[in-house]
Amino acid sequence: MSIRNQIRKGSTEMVLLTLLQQRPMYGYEISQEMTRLGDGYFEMKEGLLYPTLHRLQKEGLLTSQWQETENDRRRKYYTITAAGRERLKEQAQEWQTFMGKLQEIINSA
Amino acid sequence: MSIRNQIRKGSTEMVLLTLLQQRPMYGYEISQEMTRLGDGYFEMKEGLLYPTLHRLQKEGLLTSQWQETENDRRRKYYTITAAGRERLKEQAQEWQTFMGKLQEIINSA
DNA sequence: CAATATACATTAGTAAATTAGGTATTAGGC
DNA sequence: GCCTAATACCTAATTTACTAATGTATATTG
Repeated sequence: MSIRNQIRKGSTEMVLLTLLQQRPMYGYEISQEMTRLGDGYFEMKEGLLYPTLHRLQKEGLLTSQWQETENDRRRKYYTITAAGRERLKEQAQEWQTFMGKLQEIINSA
Repeated sequence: MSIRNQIRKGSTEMVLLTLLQQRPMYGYEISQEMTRLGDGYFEMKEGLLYPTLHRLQKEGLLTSQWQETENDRRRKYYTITAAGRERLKEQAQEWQTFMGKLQEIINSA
């Protein structure tokens, strides 16, 4: 596995929740947004994205609503819940601390 | 899995190489040092530590030497190689970029 | 009308990590 | 002297997260 892929591991949940905190989005949109935002650092394959969305919904951190567009495309929009926001707060806090520690270690070298 | 454990994933290789860049160390020592350094953020179970050390050695990033202590304990010291330092440079660079991107995303929320 | 993009999803396989053991010696408390 | 904890190495079985490879269906563009 590439260094970049290895590094990205474990960040999926937080990045997903952060995006959905800004506004409800549908899967395909999220996938595009992830790629755009992080210059490829957060690119998420569909085989990971959809199962993760389903898991987060099952955990009560997201809800979903089907919507039809004017041109007959069906989209499943995901909305973050109160529990989701709570989880995001935790995640962001933990990431902050972790990154601080890692920075210390990198600098010490 | 706890948030902390999830976050830590993928950082093992870089943290290991960073420690060994400072000085040669043996497995048990590394394990202690990891726990001490990161307030638990970098705690590495033995089932991960030893296989990883062996893998890195196989990849030519580390070498190892057995040593006997005065009180008859055998220790296997690991030393980083030139290739290991190269890899570490890459890893640290990638982590820096990744953390920058992640910080942007967190701040944007 | 063919190729590409949009939009959902699943399955099979891989890699990294945890859990749970195992061996052997030394140090410290009772 | 004996028991527990610490030191020091290690492996095997399982779980989890991820990638790679597909599959279905419709819309858009050249």
